[in-house]
Amino acid sequence: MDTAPWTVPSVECPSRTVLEVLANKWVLYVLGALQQHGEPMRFNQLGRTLPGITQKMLTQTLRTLERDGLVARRVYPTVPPRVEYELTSLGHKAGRLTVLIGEWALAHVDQILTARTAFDHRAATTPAPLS
Amino acid sequence: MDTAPWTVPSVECPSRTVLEVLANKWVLYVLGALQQHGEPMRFNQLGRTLPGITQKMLTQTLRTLERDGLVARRVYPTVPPRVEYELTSLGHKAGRLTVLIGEWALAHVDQILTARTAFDHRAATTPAPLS
DNA sequence: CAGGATCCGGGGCGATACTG
DNA sequence: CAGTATCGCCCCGGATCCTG
Repeated sequence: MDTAPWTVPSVECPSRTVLEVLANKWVLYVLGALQQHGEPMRFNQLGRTLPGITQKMLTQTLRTLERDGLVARRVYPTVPPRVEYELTSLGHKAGRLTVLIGEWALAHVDQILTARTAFDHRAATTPAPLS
Repeated sequence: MDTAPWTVPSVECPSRTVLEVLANKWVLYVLGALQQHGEPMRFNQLGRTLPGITQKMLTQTLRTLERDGLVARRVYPTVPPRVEYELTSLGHKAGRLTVLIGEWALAHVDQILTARTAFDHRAATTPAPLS
């Protein structure tokens, strides 16, 4: 916690682009799904696991994850084609973080939803500034 | 890790909107800055800490964080106005996660940048399909 | 089955100007 | 100092159609 100095890097610092990899909902979902499933997953299997994702976004997300070395893509030259995706060791470290995020979200859904409605109610009933 | 079942929720599930709060780079940066700084921060102080952020995005980010109950906004009716932002206990839990993300990013920048250039090089030198 | 290509609308986000 | 308001671009991401 205080062992590692965590300063927000300057705009040009490449570590930004790395951190911002995880600032993406589909990345979080894909990593979480792979992490939780434990073993390699196929393309459509992954798609079925992630309600609401389009195959464009799935492809795009998997590509960037592969490019960044978080996911390994394995192709079996069979017919029909079989492609499997699995987390690399680097991806597992990230995957564990996404699982933590998911758990945090699940643990506090109610609290946050309550906070939202309370905030919105407050905003909707603020006394007019001055009439 | 395996204690909490982490399944990707359906599209309508509100827990999605909660998880996706953290799928935002400025949210990660703001939470990280507040978490690391340890004590309440003022608006422009926060802005100076986050290179590249515009006050629009800073305001917007702080609003959503306040709305979700992750950040408490404290106004001192002085002139000039003084407004401080601090993490709630809920925000601290999220803040710790963002610090973990930041540490993960910093720890693997080199590895990821290397993976990227390697991937791009490979993509640029793929043998022509068939001439 | 695992994708590539394309069209397209909405909104994220930056820049600028103004205010209490 | 701590914002609000507005304009405008870009690009994210959804929908659809096509291929090896």
